Amino acid sequence: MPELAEVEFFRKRWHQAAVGQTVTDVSIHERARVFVNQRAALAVRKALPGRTLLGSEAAAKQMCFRFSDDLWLGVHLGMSGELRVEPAGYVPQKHDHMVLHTAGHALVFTDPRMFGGVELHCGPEAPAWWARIAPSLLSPAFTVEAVAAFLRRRARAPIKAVLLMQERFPGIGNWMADEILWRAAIHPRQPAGSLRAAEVRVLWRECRRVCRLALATIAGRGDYLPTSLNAHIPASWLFLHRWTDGGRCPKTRRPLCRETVGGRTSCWSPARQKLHR
DNA sequence: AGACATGTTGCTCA
DNA sequence: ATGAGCAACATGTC
Repeated sequence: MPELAEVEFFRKRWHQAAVGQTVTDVSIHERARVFVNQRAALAVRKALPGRTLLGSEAAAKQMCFRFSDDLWLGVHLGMSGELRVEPAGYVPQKHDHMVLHTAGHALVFTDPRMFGGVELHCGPEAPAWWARIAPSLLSPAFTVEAVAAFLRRRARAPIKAVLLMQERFPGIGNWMADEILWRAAIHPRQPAGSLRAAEVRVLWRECRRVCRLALATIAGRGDYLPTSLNAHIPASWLFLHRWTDGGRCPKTRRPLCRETVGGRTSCWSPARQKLHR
């Protein structure tokens, strides 16, 4: 599930429940693959109890939770990861790989498909992998020129595949890429290098707009949402129609289509997104 | 039963 | 060297 806005939602959920609180105990699933190795799992279990959660940040699809004594806990949710908050005393279930217990809550990292990852870093500075994350879509460094240069370098790849490249489009995943292309009226198979200057500008603008809208809609609420993160997505977005068989484009009312592009199932509106040249 | 899933990496080939 | 395409990872669901 997690792309940029869902990641921010999950970060907030843990943060709001536990910032300022001290970890009293850590439960780790015996075959938790989310750790690089057994040693990493042991390190978490050994290092976190007694430390206080001081703050947290999300960037792209990564999260970093900062604890006292220069400890940083990095979390990536992979394909199916989620962070939950359960009452104190929660007993970990099958897919709960790591649970941080505090006096008031249990912070649960759950991930059925186990593509997620957790890593611990100790030191005064944020870990190197954190510093290497590309500048946010909403930052001044994400310029239309930078996008244009990147598309030139990936000229022959379908634009859909290029939007999924985290080194330039941090946090964009399959649904966001489809949403952006649909709003920009660009066909997912259009070679990146064949976009006209005006199209590149629209693409850049829609990247930022979808990022902003997704954050406001999915992550922008202070309370804990009920089970479904999607309940608040407007029907005017492609998002709500992309997996529906016989789904129709909210703008043209014409049928949507679904095919694999760049190795991922993509949904677009043929009436609106046409291949050219 | 079989296809497929909102992610990433590492391999092959051009 | 660099870019494009694809299998692999593990498990649940339709």
